[in-house]
Amino acid sequence: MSKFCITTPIYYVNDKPHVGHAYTTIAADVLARYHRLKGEDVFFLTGTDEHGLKILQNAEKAGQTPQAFCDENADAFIKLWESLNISYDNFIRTTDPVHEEAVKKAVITLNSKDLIYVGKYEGLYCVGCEQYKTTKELVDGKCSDHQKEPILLQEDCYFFKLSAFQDILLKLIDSNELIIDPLERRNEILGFLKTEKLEDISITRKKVKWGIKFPLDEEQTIYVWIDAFLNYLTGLGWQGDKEISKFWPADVQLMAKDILRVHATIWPAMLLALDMPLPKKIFAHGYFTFEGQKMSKSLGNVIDPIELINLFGADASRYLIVSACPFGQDGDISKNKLYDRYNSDLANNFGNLISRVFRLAERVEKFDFTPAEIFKEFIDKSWQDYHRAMKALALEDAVNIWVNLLNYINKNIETTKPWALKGESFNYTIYQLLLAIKNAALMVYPFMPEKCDSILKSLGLNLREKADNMAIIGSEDVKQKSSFDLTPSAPILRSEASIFESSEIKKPQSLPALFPRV
RNA sequence: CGCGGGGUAGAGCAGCUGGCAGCUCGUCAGGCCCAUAACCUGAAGGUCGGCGGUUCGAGUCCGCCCCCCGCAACCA
Repeated sequence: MSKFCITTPIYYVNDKPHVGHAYTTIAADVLARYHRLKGEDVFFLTGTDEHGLKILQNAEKAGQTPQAFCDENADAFIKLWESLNISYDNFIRTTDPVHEEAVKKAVITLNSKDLIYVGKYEGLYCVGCEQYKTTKELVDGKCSDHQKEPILLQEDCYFFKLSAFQDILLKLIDSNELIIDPLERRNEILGFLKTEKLEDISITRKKVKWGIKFPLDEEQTIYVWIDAFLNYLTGLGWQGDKEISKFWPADVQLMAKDILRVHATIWPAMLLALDMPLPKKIFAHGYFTFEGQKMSKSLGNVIDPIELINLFGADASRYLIVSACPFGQDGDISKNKLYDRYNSDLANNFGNLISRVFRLAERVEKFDFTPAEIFKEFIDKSWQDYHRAMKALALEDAVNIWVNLLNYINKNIETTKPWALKGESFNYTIYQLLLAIKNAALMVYPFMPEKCDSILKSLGLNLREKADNMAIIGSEDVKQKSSFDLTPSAPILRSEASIFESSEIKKPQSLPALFPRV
């Protein structure tokens, strides 16, 4: 059985989850669910990054121990993922003792390869904040919180020889042994590696007490890089030695574009240093603006995913966020756009389609199995296009293909006018429509699992119980198309059968409006 | 000359390897009556940022220019 491993970054528990976190995670979930439907052995990893000065400071501010602070904030992520039906297989936290031990072992391994050395970290230090500032954080050369110029400060710390990996990284990315997607981001990384010199990075901090103790020097804690990146291995059960999960290397590592560069340099360099395989693909998606403006806390226009769920429900929120723009590019969200899209795609098109067909189906007297004929060609083509889109991570294309299928079905209803038919031809037509709806529901299931589940249930297919590792929608390779037999007792994979011939459905139970207009 | 992305109908966007300019929403006119005032059909509306070039033919390739937006390493 082929496997599929997908990761999101681990999110910094410094703050509440916002729509950006939700975007990455929903996209990962859509892909995980899609691959499960295809019958692959899937592992979907997400989690939280919990060390560092900011956590310590905020915990103090809140009058909590750092661990209690992390527990509370990690819980906010877990809760949000629950309410969005995120089907992760593991939620890794960097304060997990197993993770910490593995990270320490990794440091020792790196040291044994002579890739760590003592040096001086130099930076602009704000005495008021008690921390180093980047030039970007400064306003007119001053700390924005304290209105004071930071002082140049040095401290001893340990470095990782990242510079040693420049040529090999360039070669691996250039040859697509390490795929970076989308193309424009890949170009950016290649340009960077060709023109700039990769510098060694400091991997410890002396002043930061909330972190994993650096095994070579107990005075120091491990800084974010080694700690956070290794979650991708420890989250799969790695304990710091040679043995590694069957799921590694990851097939796709998703992230927002802001952290692509470090994922395309520091992270693969670490893997190379540890003699571990590199991820197959690193994919960076874009940023959202809200009504044309950059989302930021100071502008107060950050979208709270919980608010979104309250407005549209979990399924529709997932759908709306993921289909807001081409995956990989920046996009803009606005309340109006969300309402528009919800009403046109989900209420008027999908929801209404189900209502009208299910109502007609109530009149069916005899419900015999008939193979799909009317829609076969179009549905077949749609699945092919859909698989191609999903493979390319073009989530918005997959959604568009689905919408086109809905349009096609709606048009067909106008021309066949089933409400005017009687007897056999009526029964037959409705059966065909239900079959088409079943395909549509399966197609969009990865995006909207809850609603689709209820649609499929009412058509006699209990997907939930076997949604894991069930070859239900076949492969993008037409020759290997799997069974489409959705009856509860169906065998897992019947590669010979056409997805339509073996398909069978029950007369639907009527449903309340799935997507009421808003 | 730092790197990258973008400028296409009233609004928001698609348009890989060049071949009669598309989608969603909105507007207008019709149809249908199974359905969530929904669905279907048709119409109006664009000199595809500007200038030049390659080509039988260019949003689509090349050059220059203008404007917008990200990134520019310790921000996860």
